[in-house]
Amino acid sequence: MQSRSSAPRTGRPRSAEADEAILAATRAALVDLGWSGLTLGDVATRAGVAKTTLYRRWAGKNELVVDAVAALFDELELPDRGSLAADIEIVVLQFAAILSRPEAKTALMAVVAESTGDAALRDRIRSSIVDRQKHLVTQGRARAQARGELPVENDPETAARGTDLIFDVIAGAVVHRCLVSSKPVDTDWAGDFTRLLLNGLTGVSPA
Amino acid sequence: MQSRSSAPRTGRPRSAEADEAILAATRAALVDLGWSGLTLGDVATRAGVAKTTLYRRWAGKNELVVDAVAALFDELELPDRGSLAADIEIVVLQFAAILSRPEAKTALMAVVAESTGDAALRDRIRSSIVDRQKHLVTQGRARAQARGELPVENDPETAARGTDLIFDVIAGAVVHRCLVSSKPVDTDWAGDFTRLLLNGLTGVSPA
Amino acid sequence: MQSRSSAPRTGRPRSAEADEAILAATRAALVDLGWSGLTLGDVATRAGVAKTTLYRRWAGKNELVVDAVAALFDELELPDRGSLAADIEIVVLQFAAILSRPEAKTALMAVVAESTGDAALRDRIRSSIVDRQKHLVTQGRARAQARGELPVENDPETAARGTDLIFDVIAGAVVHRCLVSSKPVDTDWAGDFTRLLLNGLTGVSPA
Amino acid sequence: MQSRSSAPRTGRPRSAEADEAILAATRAALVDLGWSGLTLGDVATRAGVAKTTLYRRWAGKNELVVDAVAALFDELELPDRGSLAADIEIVVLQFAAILSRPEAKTALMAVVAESTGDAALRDRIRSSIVDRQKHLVTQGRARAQARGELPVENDPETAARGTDLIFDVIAGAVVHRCLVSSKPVDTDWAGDFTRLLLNGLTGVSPA
DNA sequence: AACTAAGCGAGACGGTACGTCCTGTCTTCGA
DNA sequence: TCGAAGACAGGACGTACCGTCTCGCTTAGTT
Repeated sequence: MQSRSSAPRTGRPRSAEADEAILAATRAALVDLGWSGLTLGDVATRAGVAKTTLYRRWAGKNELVVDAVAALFDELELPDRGSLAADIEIVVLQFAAILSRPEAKTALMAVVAESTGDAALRDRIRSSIVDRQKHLVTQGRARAQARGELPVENDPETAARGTDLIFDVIAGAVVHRCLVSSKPVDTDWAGDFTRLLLNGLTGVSPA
Repeated sequence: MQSRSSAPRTGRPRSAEADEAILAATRAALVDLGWSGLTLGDVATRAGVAKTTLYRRWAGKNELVVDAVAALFDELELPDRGSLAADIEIVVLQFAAILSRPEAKTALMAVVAESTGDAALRDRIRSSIVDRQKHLVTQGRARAQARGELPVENDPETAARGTDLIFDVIAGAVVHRCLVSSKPVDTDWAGDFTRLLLNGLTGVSPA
Repeated sequence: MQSRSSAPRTGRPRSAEADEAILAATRAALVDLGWSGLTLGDVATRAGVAKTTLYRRWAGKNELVVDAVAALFDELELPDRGSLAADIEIVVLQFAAILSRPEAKTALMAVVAESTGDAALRDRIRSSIVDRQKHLVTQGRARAQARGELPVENDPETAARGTDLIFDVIAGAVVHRCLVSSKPVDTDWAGDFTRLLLNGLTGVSPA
Repeated sequence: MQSRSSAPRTGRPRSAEADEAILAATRAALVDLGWSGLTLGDVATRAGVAKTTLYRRWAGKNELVVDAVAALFDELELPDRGSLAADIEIVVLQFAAILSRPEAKTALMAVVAESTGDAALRDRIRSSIVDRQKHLVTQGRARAQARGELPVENDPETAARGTDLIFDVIAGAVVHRCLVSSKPVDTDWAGDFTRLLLNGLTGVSPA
């Protein structure tokens, strides 16, 4: 998470409980207060921890919230439903379920907004959250190719472009539906979207 | 923008210059300082205006920034390029051009994040920004139907669902590409995306 | 009060009612809010008058309050009780009665405090409030001399010194008793004080 | 000054330097700006201290100024000059010397004015400033009785009434001369006043 | 068992921004 | 020309957090 291996050999070791208590308190505070209402002093109080302890581990609000929210996305997985359409639909619904939680909703866009002027934060978001989901696309695509639903792509660079595009379309559409249009991502919408994407992918493949 | 017609007949009228100066100052401050660094006191100073004048017109940072950024989106338009593919591509590139401005980049996600816990702000964003772009989709779709590129949809409710879906896909994908993946929306990417979307639309239409 | 004789020949004449309404509102506000809580905006509202009207007549809070309070002191008078002792006692009690009013209590010391750095205000206080009381001393002294209770003072400069001293002692002691010691000026205290002063005056006269 | 003994065992202790720096800055600001021009923000800046530090120790302008000015009165003392007349004269001159300082002049009346509507402030003034001077009267009186200049007073309640009266007369007269009449307390005036008071005291004693 | 080094809670610290209030001036309309 | 209404620039208010610091105490691993 932060310091990993570099030598802190002597002295009292950091409390492992504190870490988890702080992250849990952060999520709770996000639910209660939203991003802009969240204060580190309040998080520390909720966690039963001194502010010093918190600052010893995280540089600030942004970093703390990224870590607190990242865990939510670990529950995403891609069970094999037997067809590309079913796979797309299930991942869309799972993703939307996470986004419907208030702590994710308020925090995710906010840290992305902060990251527009902060490259280090952008990297942290990418490594902690975004990249951990991207393998779902890779995996789903590989399965579809194995089933013969999608043509095999031999050029790795072209394959990467395709993966990125699909990821932007899925994640972007779901986020926009949830947070901007603020309409529900139910099975109707997921079905419409899946049909659109599937047609797009099985038509002429990207050049 | 705010008070519209209701009767403030007496007293000194509000300065129209001040309004524009404040919005311009807000955009400038966003460029210099980003969302989280932006201060209403600083905006007031830049605009050559007292803080009270600012608070008399806007309830807070969120509302002010929505109005300041909304103007940027008014330059979006849809010239008729003769084909649906060309129309999609041009609107994607225009939208990305706006999002690449630092004032839009930092502000847009931030106010959306704030809006997750504030219905009034959500409405303000929708009416000031989102809905003003949605007509581009409607218009492009009508042209494509006139050209015979897309089937005519008779049920108005189904048509609305389709418009919403297309809008979420386009806007979501472009925003995600720009702000989360933070990769450029160049003609290559726009081409790939357009191909994907076009295939999706001209295949089986949404139920 | 302010403009006196200089020619306001043309245009709408100033409302005479407004003047008295403002002074009354000022006194009422002093009772409710005290000196530091009093604001000119509030006075204007209470008087049913625009702030402009108020500023057209008085330069600020200090000047307004001096005028508002000065009227209270006009009720002081010196009925002839037949002896110097009785005369002193009655004036002490009258003065204390005025000082026990909340509007006088809070305002008087405050404007004196302000006047320490403002010569114009000091003059205004002297001419509006202080000098109007000083004749009571002169008058009482003259009566006492006529009765033979006090020796006649021939040198006018020495007489003035004596008057000033007596005035400072009476006014100072009463004010200090009321506002600093915050104990009542009842007939007991007035009697003690009168005895002390009378002994002081009828002993060896000031050099 | 404020918290005295109650147990704040943990946490960083309050800076003792800050206390003195703030009081000194307050006195300096009073000299430069006067009571009404004095700003807590300005005091904090002058003291090199944050506004919060100031508000942590004092509730507001009034309390701060009382403490800042109280120290000035600690220099009052009563050297034995061998006669009651000399003792009165010296204390009058000392008191006037303090009142002639701009920081005392502007502040003293102002806090008394504020205290008319604030019992807590009145107590603070009494305990911090007034009562610390009253022992001068007691002491001077005792010496005069020892010398045989004044009759011994056996009833302690009558003695207290006398002390209060003398104190109100001395303090009141000097303050009134300085601040209201705004004439100098020189040896001439001090002589006249001492003669008056001495005659008053050595004549018939208060009932 | 004593020493040492870091972690810990508490809370004060110098700062910055907040959103409100009041000041004294101005601009409009109607009397 | 005055008056009411109210917007204006300016500036202080007292509060809330920020991120740092200084305390005294606790908790290891090392001598």
